[in-house]
Amino acid sequence: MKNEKPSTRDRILNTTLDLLQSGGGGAVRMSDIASKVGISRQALYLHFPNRADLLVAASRHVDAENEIDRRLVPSRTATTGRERLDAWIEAFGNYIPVIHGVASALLAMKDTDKAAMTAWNDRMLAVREGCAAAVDALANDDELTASMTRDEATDWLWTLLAVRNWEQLCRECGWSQDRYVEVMQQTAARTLTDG
Amino acid sequence: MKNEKPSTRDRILNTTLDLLQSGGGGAVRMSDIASKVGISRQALYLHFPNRADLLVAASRHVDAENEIDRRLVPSRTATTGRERLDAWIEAFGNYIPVIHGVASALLAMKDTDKAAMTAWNDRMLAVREGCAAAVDALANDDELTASMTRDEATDWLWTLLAVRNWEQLCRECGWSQDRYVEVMQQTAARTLTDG
DNA sequence: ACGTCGCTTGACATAGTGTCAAGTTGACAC
DNA sequence: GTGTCAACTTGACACTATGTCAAGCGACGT
Repeated sequence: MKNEKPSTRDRILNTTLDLLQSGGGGAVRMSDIASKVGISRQALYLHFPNRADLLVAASRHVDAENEIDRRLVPSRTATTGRERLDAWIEAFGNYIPVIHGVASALLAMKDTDKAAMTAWNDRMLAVREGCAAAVDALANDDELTASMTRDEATDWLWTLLAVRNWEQLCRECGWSQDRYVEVMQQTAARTLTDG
Repeated sequence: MKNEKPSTRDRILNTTLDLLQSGGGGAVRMSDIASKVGISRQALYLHFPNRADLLVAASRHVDAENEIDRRLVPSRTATTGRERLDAWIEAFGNYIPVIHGVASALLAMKDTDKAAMTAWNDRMLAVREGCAAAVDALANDDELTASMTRDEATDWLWTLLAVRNWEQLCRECGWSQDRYVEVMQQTAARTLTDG
């Protein structure tokens, strides 16, 4: 157990995540964060050059605190393509609620802030690679549908698993997390395999 | 042919749509619109009380200019559930590129602007009804999958057809419009029906 | 000549981000 | 104790975008 006092930087990151998680996405201001941490607004700028960088740092902080690698073990050790697909959807699908707050804030800045946009794209490319790996595993088992190329299947799966889709189903429509994963697995299996 | 000089109001709406379509989403400012129309920024406020209302009016203007009703005829006159599902996906799928500019701008404001958010939700509820009608048609033909309720199927189809998904596939991944419609039809058929 | 409609001009309030300069405070070194 | 360094505070300011307010101007109908 690490029981040392957390550094100001860590307190900023954790508070940012808290606020993003509870309050709605883009509406979290620098002054909100500062006052909740208990420091001055300017102190934030001593740690992070601007809002976009703070959000990006916060999003990386989530990964660090949530053992992203451990979550991916079942996906990487799956033996069949179908198992790998299901494991990947389960792993990423269950990770979405954790990153949702930051993701949503970063997504909201995408249109106006160039830095935020490239940061978000970087992170999403990593997800795309996970999708590509799952599709490859299916293809190697000769289970990939004849109606799509590998690239198309990857694009499709990546889109299916978008944060906004999770948001719509689980937040707006009231689906449970388990049901979401279940239906996404089923959708992917039916669309990406024949028979 | 209507050859009368368009009113300032219409010129504002058309210019707004132009700018939203070309320049990326949220980055279109009131002053951009005003200067491209060739009027003062303040004149905009004589026609529309604020930016959100202007965007909403622009989004309704799209519907008016694009004969939304005509597009929906094939969907409404389909005889089987499956035909109706395909027709609906084709009609709405091909409408997305038309509304994409405004949709994207409205979507970007959703987090910060309450008026924009309710306006957007209203419009999306109309889409949801289209999805519900397609799902009902399937269910009435006893073709709806046993693995989902009608509500779930509606939620799912509505989410599948989200503007953001079209954006990702057709803009970021470079899919053609036709391929998009084709794959969405196939995905929907495979997930919403058994067999 | 008069009003009024559609628009212009320019000043101003407000909110949030980001910058700058000067000051405080506490810990640690010598 | 004195010096100094880092972390933080305070307060002022620039900038950008939205939205408001008041005064004025020109064309057009009556």
